[in-house]
Amino acid sequence: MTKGERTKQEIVRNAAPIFNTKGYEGTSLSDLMTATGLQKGGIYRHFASKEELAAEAFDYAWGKAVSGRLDGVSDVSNSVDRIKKMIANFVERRSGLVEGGCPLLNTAIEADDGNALLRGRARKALRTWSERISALVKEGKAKQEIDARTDPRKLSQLIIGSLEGALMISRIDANDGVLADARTFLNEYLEEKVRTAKRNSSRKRVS
Amino acid sequence: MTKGERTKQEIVRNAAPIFNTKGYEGTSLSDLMTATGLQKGGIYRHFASKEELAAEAFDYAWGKAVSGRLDGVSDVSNSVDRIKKMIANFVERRSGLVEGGCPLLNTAIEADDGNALLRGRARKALRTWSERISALVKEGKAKQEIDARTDPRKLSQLIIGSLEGALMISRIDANDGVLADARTFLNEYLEEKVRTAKRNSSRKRVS
DNA sequence: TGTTTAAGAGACCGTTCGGTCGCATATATG
DNA sequence: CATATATGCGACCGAACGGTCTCTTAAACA
Repeated sequence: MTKGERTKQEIVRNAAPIFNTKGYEGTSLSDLMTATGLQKGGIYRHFASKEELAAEAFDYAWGKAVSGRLDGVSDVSNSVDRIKKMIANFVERRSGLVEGGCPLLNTAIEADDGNALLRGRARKALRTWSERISALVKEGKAKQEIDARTDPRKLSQLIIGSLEGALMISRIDANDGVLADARTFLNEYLEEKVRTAKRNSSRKRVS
Repeated sequence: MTKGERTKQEIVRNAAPIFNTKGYEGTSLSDLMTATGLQKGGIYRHFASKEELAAEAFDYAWGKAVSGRLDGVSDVSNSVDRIKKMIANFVERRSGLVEGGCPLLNTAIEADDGNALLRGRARKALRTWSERISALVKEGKAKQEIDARTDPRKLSQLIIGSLEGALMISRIDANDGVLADARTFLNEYLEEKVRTAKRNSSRKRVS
């Protein structure tokens, strides 16, 4: 790997927490110069614009978030337990994720009107995450660990929505309990409505 | 009401959708000049800073959001149905709310690090909303319409979190279904776990 | 090791930023 | 109606913004 490639990576690594904390608009070139220890020329040699750097920083931050949330998931055999593990990872978020909170939440809110490039990244991130959970659900259905009536898309959106919503609350309320409560609640839902029943299979389902 | 007071109100009315759409950092004085039809001097006569105006604009936008969500709620007698009505108002959000989506969501995400004034407003907004729902729950418990084991705080956070999370998804995915699904899901939860049972009262509850 | 190319510094650019202030005028008050 | 005060305009301010470009130096390569 050439020197330039290494530098570029370093810039992204150092810029990511700044963008994720202060937002795209709230981050200035001089912030980035401080964070990277480079002058403007050094940064702009590797990126065409602040926007392009922000997009790469988002990808980096999102990649870390996703890998943190999937950490250890494949070690669990049962599909429902896999989903529960993923939820636990999200809530405990111990794994080294980029400072500033969930990049998807941050970027989605700031970029939903304006900044098409970042909005596109956020949209794609949401889709891949949703599809990842959906894939878990489909596997579970195939293995008959998950009730056949479960809608993969709806379930994944319920999980993502509940977790991100709880995260938003915890961000202003400095309240960690709400994330733990969201987890408890989702786990209960998974046990009652998603996991294949041992004996009786005549339970009410979501529409 | 004096001319100046009227003007001040008009500035807030016109500034609110700009701040709510573009965010605090993303909104410039010249945006506000265009929106209000005034020059800088005309705006700064009534507000000490952009931040102060943003705070008042938030209060205005939040007030409209709250009144929209409570619209018609008191016409419903049963407490559970009141909560369901509030959820319906949120999801259908037909009532004239300020452009740019939920002010709480927008402001909470942008102001959670930095801008203490706006963060304070967002925190207070969340608390009052949460307490409003909690009050509904407590009333319901007193009237024995809501199961005695229901935790008002946890339920209100579940509702707020699910709705705001779904809203976030719908904002980038241009997908209205997710809000409708969140509503369906919350309604089901209210019927199964919150509403007082007609006859039997031995149901499993959340921790 | 000599030469070519890649990389970074930093002065510089025009623009826009949030904010100030003196002045003219509109409004309120006796 | 006269006067005092409240209101809005717009030129002006210094700072910071994102971005460019030339020049020197460091790395890569033969």
